[in-house]
Amino acid sequence: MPYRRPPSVQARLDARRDRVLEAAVHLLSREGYGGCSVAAIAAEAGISTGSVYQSFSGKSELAAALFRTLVARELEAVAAATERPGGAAQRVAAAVETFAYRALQAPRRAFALLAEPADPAVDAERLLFRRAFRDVYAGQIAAGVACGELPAQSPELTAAALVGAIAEALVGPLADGDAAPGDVIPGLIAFTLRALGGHDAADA
Amino acid sequence: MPYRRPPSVQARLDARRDRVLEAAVHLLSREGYGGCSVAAIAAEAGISTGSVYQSFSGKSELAAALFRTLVARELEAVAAATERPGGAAQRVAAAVETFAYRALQAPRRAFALLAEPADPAVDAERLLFRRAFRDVYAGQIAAGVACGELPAQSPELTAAALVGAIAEALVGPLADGDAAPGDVIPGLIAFTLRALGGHDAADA
DNA sequence: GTCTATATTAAGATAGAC
DNA sequence: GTCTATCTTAATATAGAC
Repeated sequence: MPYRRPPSVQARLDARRDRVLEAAVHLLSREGYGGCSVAAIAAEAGISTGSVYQSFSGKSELAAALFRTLVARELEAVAAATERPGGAAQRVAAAVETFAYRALQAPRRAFALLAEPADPAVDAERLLFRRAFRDVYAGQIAAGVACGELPAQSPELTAAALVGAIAEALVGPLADGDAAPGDVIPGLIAFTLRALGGHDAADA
Repeated sequence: MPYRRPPSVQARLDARRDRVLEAAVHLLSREGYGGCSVAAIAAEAGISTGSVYQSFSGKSELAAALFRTLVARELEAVAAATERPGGAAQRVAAAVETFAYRALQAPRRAFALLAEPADPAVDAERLLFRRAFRDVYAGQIAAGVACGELPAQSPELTAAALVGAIAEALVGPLADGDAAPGDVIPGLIAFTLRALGGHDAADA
């Protein structure tokens, strides 16, 4: 019969795990992954390095969990944006706008998540999450193609290309720090609508 | 008066530097950056680890030089492709086709250069070279906008987005290993033409 | 459970023989 | 100039006290 921690104990452990992650979020937002050593995160959380290992098996797991925590929120926000009323193109455009707007609100953090050199475990997560974003877009694009709103195309290819396009178009402004949503977002949406090929792309 | 090596000696050093880089290219093509430790590169080149430091100040410089050596060729090929006759859209499409075709000819290596987790120095080079590719595309796009072939848009934004789009669309096929140029390239070109917004995009 | 202080380790880098 | 063998180091990860 396997041992299980009493619920109260488990709750404490979970709470500390969350506190460590929250500290890591703050550190990441200020200094990027470059500032996220185990020691620095422990200090930010107000605990010792040893205690970090109560919640995480090691640095790689922590870095990956940090990434997942933050990017899962973005994925959720993007997925929610695709549920607005409108055609496939409008829904994808809403998703792109949501993603870009949120990134530009926290440029240092967004740059860290999107492009900053980091632990290989983080790079692996990046590949996984880019696939997840792709799948969200691909679903909308497939529907648009099926109903004739969009021209024939591979939804997966277009969706993957859009994920890469949005990320790369944001990296420059995010890295510069002079991130002005008003300048970048309309251009990104126009690009997206053209790339999707909806008949009204030229009007946007 | 500064000391200078005799030309014959300098030539020997240059030759060995090239041999080390060539060995690194082979290793990268087989095993990616994961296999490119200093020790492994030295073994592949048939020299000792210590001798590597005659040509390179350290691992980061070697990894970055390796990246630059290979990607500079790709940049050159892409730039050459934009000099073909035709409108801006045709030239950009030719560049995209060139880039994708060459990547799919050496999928393991292309994946390593495009997306594989690697030394931070390599990530820094990735950012620089993506800018360089962007600039090549941006020049063509700006010309297309100026002459009215393409609709109004920010050449830098469209160019950056295309760089990201092409890379991300290739990552999946390259990682899977089942890279069939015939499947991916036409879709990529169609995406590119739509994204540029040329009037004939729908025909392609 | 939490801390301090220490051990590990894995790679990169170097010194000195030849 | 080149090699072997060693050293460094910068973290991470752990052991054991409290």
